[in-house]
Parts: sequence; structure tokens; C-alpha cells
Amino acid sequence: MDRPRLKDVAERAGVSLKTASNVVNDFPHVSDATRQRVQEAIDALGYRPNVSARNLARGRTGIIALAVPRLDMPYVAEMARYVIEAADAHSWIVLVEQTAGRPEWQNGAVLDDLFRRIDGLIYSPGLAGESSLEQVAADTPIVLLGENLYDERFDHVSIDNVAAARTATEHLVAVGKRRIAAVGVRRERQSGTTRERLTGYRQALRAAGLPVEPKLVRPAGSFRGEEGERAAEALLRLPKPPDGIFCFTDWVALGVLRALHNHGVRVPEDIAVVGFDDIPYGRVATPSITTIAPDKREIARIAVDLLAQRLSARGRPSPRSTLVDFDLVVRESTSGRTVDPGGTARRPRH
Amino acid sequence: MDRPRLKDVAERAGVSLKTASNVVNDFPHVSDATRQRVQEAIDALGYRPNVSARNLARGRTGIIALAVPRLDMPYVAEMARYVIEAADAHSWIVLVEQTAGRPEWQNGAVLDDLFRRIDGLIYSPGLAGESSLEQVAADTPIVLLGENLYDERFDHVSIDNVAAARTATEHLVAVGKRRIAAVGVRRERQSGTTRERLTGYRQALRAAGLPVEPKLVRPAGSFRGEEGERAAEALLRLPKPPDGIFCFTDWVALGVLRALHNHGVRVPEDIAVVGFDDIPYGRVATPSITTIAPDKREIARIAVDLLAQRLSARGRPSPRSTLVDFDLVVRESTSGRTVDPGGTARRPRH
DNA sequence: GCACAGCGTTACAGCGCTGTACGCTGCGGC
DNA sequence: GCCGCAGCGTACAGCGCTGTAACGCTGTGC
Repeated sequence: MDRPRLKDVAERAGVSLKTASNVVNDFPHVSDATRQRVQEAIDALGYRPNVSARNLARGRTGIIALAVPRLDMPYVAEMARYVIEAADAHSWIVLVEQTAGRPEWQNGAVLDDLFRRIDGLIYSPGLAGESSLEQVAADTPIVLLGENLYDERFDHVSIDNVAAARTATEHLVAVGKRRIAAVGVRRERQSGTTRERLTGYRQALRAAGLPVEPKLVRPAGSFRGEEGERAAEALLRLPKPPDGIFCFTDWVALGVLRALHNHGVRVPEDIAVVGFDDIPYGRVATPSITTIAPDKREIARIAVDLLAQRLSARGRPSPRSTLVDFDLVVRESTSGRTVDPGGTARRPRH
Repeated sequence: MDRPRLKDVAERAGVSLKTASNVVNDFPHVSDATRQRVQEAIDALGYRPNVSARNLARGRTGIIALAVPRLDMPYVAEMARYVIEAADAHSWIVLVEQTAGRPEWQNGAVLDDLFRRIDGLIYSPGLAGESSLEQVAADTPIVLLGENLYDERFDHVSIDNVAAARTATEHLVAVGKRRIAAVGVRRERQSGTTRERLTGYRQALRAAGLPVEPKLVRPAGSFRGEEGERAAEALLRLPKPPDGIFCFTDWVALGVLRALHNHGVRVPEDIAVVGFDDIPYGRVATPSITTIAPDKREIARIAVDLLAQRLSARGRPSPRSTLVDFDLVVRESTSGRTVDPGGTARRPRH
């Protein structure tokens, strides 16, 4: 037996095609009695809408793109996971675009191509350079994740990086550290996220009456482990090395831990380490990493909802920026003790 | 200006709709002259096919599903990355389905739903229990990744797990280890992959003239770090602990390293460790993990190609099983030295 | 009692493309 | 010189659904 079409449902229920369609889509102007009759026909036949046909008729594609640097970065994979789940609730399929090392993403034509195939874009610039989104965003909604390049021109979701960095640094102060380094600023470009985290770091130091020493602020622009390793080596060579390190990502923190281990430095006794992102590896690292854990599921949900709203909205609402919760998760790299991996110390926002 | 339709191309080139279509699809029965004229019209107008319309007309969905336990497992994320890239070459979009903790995946109705929306499925059972694929696979092609449940009923791509496990174990022998443990067999179910790796492990021991001691074979069924930790603890409590540990996944190896570290065991001097999968973290772990690195990109490519072949094939070809290359990547957990992360020691197959 | 409002429903015309069946042209063979 | 056969190209009918406009019917207000 062939798959039932809407026509079959309509015939069985004794109504027109369009009425059956209205029931399927939960549209108004259908009496309860009719609605129920159609619903019974749907159930009896096991009818499911044909997505291609619907998309064609509606002028939609049923696809949203998630543009990320690369899917095999743990933070990104986790975000992708949640975006997929959230998109599913809107019957959207997620086209994951990996932008790292693809200069064509700077190319208007390629972007234009992409935009013809999607209903919306969730763009997580990450380390990628700026691409020319405004050229193509004519009528396709875009939501930015994390960094807010394009100052306020698009919808935007992130955590409060300043507050999070402050929280992380305060925690190092709270466990008794006085010379606290920051690793992860970008050399080449003063990116938004990096600058914000640096600001939070400075705020916390000042609030604690500690000096801000430029020598304790090290770059690790690509956010890779190797860079963290190098930064930590440099810090250890200082006449007065730090006793705490705030890393702008967990990935960098892993590299820092490697270097500290290689030099026989005890963590957290000699130097305590805090990371950022709460990637899965931070939990099994040796020692496990205290970190800032953004509410990734919530970020994804809001991002997808913003797309949906913009798509159903008349006209062009002005861009909205949303801040999402984060947690400080205390683990061995600052406490020395094995802690419940989900353990939460603070929830400063929202 | 509206987006050009195929009709516009046809008119501009002075040919029929179908001829234009034939050019777009690179179909036969078009003279070179006509083809060129149409192509010029396409370029001039910047025409791109409307995917929804094409799919509707062709009876395809343009979507293949990749079913994995969870996307935020590093091995899985990497595979997803490559599957997406490979699918792109066939103009497919990848719908990532996360099966972990979703009992509805055992439910025929839900699967049936999924199968109506996709052209094919790449299924990586991972830790998930068996689901009832054969019920729904009526006409949708399926490729299995890794484990070959459903003995030979579907196309299948994996590495030679026996050979890989043998290689890993031989390496431990080669660096002078004599009491080699295996961590990662599944308790509950004798899964294919686990059994194969165990077989390879035993083969290597026998070939080296070493005894196979049941006490040195420890379960870590969920493949999680915590289980590796527990398994390592148990091994250390033995009257005669091992001097080498072969872990069935890198994730487990990370847990093992944690436990060894906590007990002051030197790696690799006291105990050398080999993992499996070559996840990104293995490279930054302390010490970095020697591992079996499957050619994931190739696995993905073949899987997608198998789907494509089956889709264009007449009738139902009998299932094919493909073995893909792997490498042994030697790192600190067996060599003690920092090694070029891409370093390759052996390539035993193909 | 009649007009009219408004709800529930219907008919119809596409959305943009592809597969099928067929028609046309020009060439070579008998 | 006619027929047959490739080789190209075309017309047409959908694929399955949704938006629009218009319809008929019931109930309300004066």
C-alpha cells in the first residue's frame, strides 16, 4: 500500500483537501466536529505530511543552518546537539556548516547559495574571521551565538562573559590565590568575547584589591591546547610566577595543565586553574577542571526560538540580545577534592 | 528581482523546460551547442535549482539521517563531521539523530516516521541497544557503522577490529610489557566490536607467548571515563598488577590515566597505556595517549557512497561489508616521549 | 421579514521541478 | 527516392501540499 496522501484523508473524512490541511496544521476555522472526523481519518490511515511538498508550497526549505568553526570541537559538538534538539521542536532540520579553513565563507556567492537553501542561520563565529553576512541577510533571519560581531545588527544569544569571567576570577581569589594570570586573549584581533572576559578578570582583581599585571595576561588566540601549554611555560619562567590561572577556554586549560604537570607544579596547591565552557573532557582530565558552565541547552533553545519568531513576524523587528545563565562548577583544579561533576557553586545571573 | 526559475532559463536559452532541466542535471540527449546555450543562460541569471521542488518531483527528500548515540562524544562528533562533508558531495543534508536515552528508537512507529523523511540512514549503534531496523528498512537503504549487529543484513563499514586490537597489544609487547590488561569489554552483552577487540588482544598475547589471564580483562561497558577509572583501580589491587593496559576506547583510557595518576603510577614506565579511537583529547591528555586511529574520513565517505549506490541501483543488491584502514599512533602513554601527534607507526591493512 | 455579518468550508490555481511519452529532424541503407 | 532509425528536443501531466478568494449556510439585528 502506498503512503496515504492528504487527499485520501480528505476523502475518508468527507471534507475538502484544504479543510484536511487546516486540521493537520492546526489552523482555525474548523469546527470541532469536523476536526475530530479528520483527525480520525489521519490516525486510521497513518497519514504523515510530505515535507517536500509542504515546503514547496510554503516557500520554505525546512532547513536551518548552524555555522560553526568545526564540529569536532567539544564545545561546538555540545551546542550542535542542543540546537538539533531545539530545532526538532520546530520541525526543522539542521544543516551543520563547518567554516574553519574554508575561505569561501568569505565569498558572497557561496553564502548566497547557502541562504537560498535555508530558512534561517545560527552563526557561531568562534575563531573564524568575520564573514560578510550583512550582504546576504536580506530576508533570511540570522542569530549570532557567543561573539557579537556585527555590533547589534542581528539577534544575539550568549552568556554574560564579563560576569562569568569575574566569577571565575573571584573563585580563584576565594581559594586564596593572589597572583592570578589570564590565558586566552587573542593576539591578532580584539575579539568581543576575549575582551569581555578580560574585563571581568580585571574587575574581579580590582574588587579584591589585587593589581592587574600585564605580564600575567597571556595570549592563546586559537584557543588550542598547545597554545595553553606555551602560555603556561611562559608564565612559569616569570620571576614571580602566578598562583592561579584563569583560562578563557577549557581546551586551553588542558594545555596549561599539561605544562604544569611537566614542570612538577602541583594543582591546585601551587597553582590553581579555572577554565571556561565545561567541555566533557574537563570532567575526566587529571585533575578535573573547575570551569564556567554556560547553559548551552538554553542558549540553543533561545537561538532557535528567535529564528522562529523572526520568521513568523511581520516586517523587521529590531535585533534582540539575550543573556543566558551560567554556573561555576568547582572541581579538582581549584579545590583539590574530587567533587560531584555536576556540582554548582554559584548562579549569579537570572 | 525574484529568484530565476528554470522556466526563465529555458526561455532565455530558447529551449523547453525539460531540456534546461537536462542540462542542469547533466543528463544525456542534449547537443553540445544547446548545452552551452543553456549553461550561459544559467550563469547569466544566476540560476540555482529549487531543492524542495526537485525533491518533490523526484520523490526524494534530500536528507540522510545519521543516527548516533550522542553528538557530544568526541569520536561521534568527528564521524559526524566527516559524514556531513561526504554527504555534501552528494547534495545531501544530514539529519543527525541522537539515540541515547531515547527508548522511542525501539518503537517501530517512530522509526517509520523517520524513514518517511529520509533517503537513507547511516546507523552507528555505539552503546545503544539494538533497535528494530529490519522492520522499516523496506526500501530505505541503511549503512551500519562500526558494530555489525544484524549480522550481514545491511551494508556495513568499519575497521578490522581484530587486527587493530592485535596491533595495539603487539605494540605494548614491543615496548617490553609482559602483563597486559584489557579494559572495555561489555558486561551485559557480548557486542560485536568488543568481542572482536578481545579476540585481537588474545591473538597478540598468544603470538608473543604470553598467557591470557582472565583477571586482566576488565569490563567498562559504557565506555565512560569513570568506568575506566574503576577498572584501573581494580587492576592495581591485584596481587600482580599489569604493566600495560589496552583500553577499548580513548575515553576509557582517560579514566585509566586518572586512576594511575592518583595512585602515583608512572606512565609509561610502570604501566603503559594504549587507547582506541584517536579522539582529539588523547592528544592533549597528560600523558598523551597512544591509540588506534581509524580512518574516520574514509569510513564516512564509504558509508555515504554505499547509500548513494544502493539508491541508484536497480533491485536489492546483497549487503556489502567494507574494512577501512587504521593507524597506530604512538604517543607518550607508551613511548614516554612527546611525539609528533600525527606520527604513524604501522599501517597493517589495505 | 430581510439584509447582512461571519463562520466553516470549498474550488482552484499554483509552488518549481522531473519523468514519460512522443514528435521532429537528418542521416544512411536498400 | 523512400523508409527506418538514431539522436534531440518538446508537451504534458503530475509530485503533494498550501494560499486565496469565494461560496453557502446559519444566526443576528432592526
